[in-house]
Amino acid sequence: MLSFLKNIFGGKNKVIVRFAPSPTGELHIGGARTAFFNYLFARRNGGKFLLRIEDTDRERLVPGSVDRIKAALKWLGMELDNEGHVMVQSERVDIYKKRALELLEKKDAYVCVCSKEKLAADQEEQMKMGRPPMYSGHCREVGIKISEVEGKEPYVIRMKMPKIGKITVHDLIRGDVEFDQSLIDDQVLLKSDGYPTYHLANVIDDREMKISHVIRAEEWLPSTPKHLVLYKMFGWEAPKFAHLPMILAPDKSKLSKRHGATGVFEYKQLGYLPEAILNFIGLMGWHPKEDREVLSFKEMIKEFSLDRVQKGGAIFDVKKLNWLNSEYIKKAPVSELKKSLADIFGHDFIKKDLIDKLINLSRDRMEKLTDFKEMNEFFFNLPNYEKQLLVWKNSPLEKSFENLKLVLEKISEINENDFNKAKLESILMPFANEIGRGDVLWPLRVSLSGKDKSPGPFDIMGVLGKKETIRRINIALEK
RNA sequence: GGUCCCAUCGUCUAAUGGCUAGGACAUGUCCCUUUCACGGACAAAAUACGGGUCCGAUUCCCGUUGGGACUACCA
Repeated sequence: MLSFLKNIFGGKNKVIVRFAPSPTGELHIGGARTAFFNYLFARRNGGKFLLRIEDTDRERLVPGSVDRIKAALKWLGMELDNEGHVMVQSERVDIYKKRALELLEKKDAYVCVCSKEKLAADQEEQMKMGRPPMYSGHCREVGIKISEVEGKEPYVIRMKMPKIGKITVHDLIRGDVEFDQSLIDDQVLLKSDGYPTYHLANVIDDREMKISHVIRAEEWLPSTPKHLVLYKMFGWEAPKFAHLPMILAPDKSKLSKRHGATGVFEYKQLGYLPEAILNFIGLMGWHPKEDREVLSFKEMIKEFSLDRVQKGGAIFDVKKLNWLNSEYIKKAPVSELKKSLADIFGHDFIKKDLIDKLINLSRDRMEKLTDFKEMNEFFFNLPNYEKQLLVWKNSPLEKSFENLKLVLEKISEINENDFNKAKLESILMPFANEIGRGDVLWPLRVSLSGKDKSPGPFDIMGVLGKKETIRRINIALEK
């Protein structure tokens, strides 16, 4: 109720968060988790969830990735509150430069013309002396005027870090973290290509977008003091910070390509449902109060809070994802599963007339949607198998043939319109119980599926129909 | 190397000083069963180590060890 009122009156405490990826490729699992926690926090608190594109590194730019990232967020179900008005940093270079100049004016920053070679050499030397590799401070003392270099030689603008005192980051997840300012480098704010670095653009944009909470990955924690100093230099109030634990590979290193699939769309192609992925990443580093693990989108929104976010990194366990995925496959409406299957196997695939029946037949045994095709292959194509497969345990092969013939006789009498699971069961089960279930049902099932594992024979017959069933049994008998 | 973060079953986690450290995934056994699944039951499995504080520590403090992040004109 309170937050409702605040929203109406544009209260000062309104929650606004952002997801700010660099368009260097696909949205990966780690990014999706960061986005999701931001999203959950925004929705839980009646706030806004905004996207911003941090494309100030012109070299790592991958064309098309902005659209891919947007599409991935959409597929997962995280709708943006600034759709169509996404801030793109490369379109704002003038603004950043103006702000950098402002700091220059206030002597909170300085022009630096040190070459990259010199910087590298300096760093190496300091490493040798066992000191942290920092900028030598050469130009910090020189005081070069912008007019001396503008248009004449390459330069950067560096931030003039205070060299004494400590600065404390109040992290919503970790508590207070203290940093010694003398150990923080004079960060470059404006690069020689005219683009800002992350640190500058990030602070300016968060301010401009009125971001209330910066929720980002733990790797950013060490640069947060730099941002805090920047806020102070500009005379701005800093947002609140929360640094999320990392998502790790099974070997506890940072999750990367060499560990297999990392992109959200890769998981889509692998047959995972978005609900399962969301549930899974939601549980990495967060857990609701109760002992529930299968949580819908809405439930997670309702229960999310930063207090319950874990501090330590979480290892990505694909087995648990598989389990969650199977849970969602069991529950999903046929229409949704069809849509997802179409995304993987193409639209023609789901146009087959048996598809609805097969989905219901196999949903309990699928871990991933990709299992579907192979699992149901035999419905469309005559199975190929060795006659030995028709043997039930220790019974002789002859017995299988014998029983198949008897089954054939019994089902021949069934009217084609009555050829369904219930009817078949009522006719064949008494017989199977009398002879021995395995001796009747195993060879029957194999003759129809050609596989050692499949749905039950009555299910298969119900789908195949009378004609095809009889055909397959006859083929088995000729083996 | 320096700075910072972190540490409960194999994995994700619950328990923020107080019953036999709980749940889930995975694993194993059993039941159900024509097979594979599904479902059900049970089992095994953890507070990294060492010091404190306290009547009492998973929990608070210190150290050790281990893991991780950062240390770019990348984000």
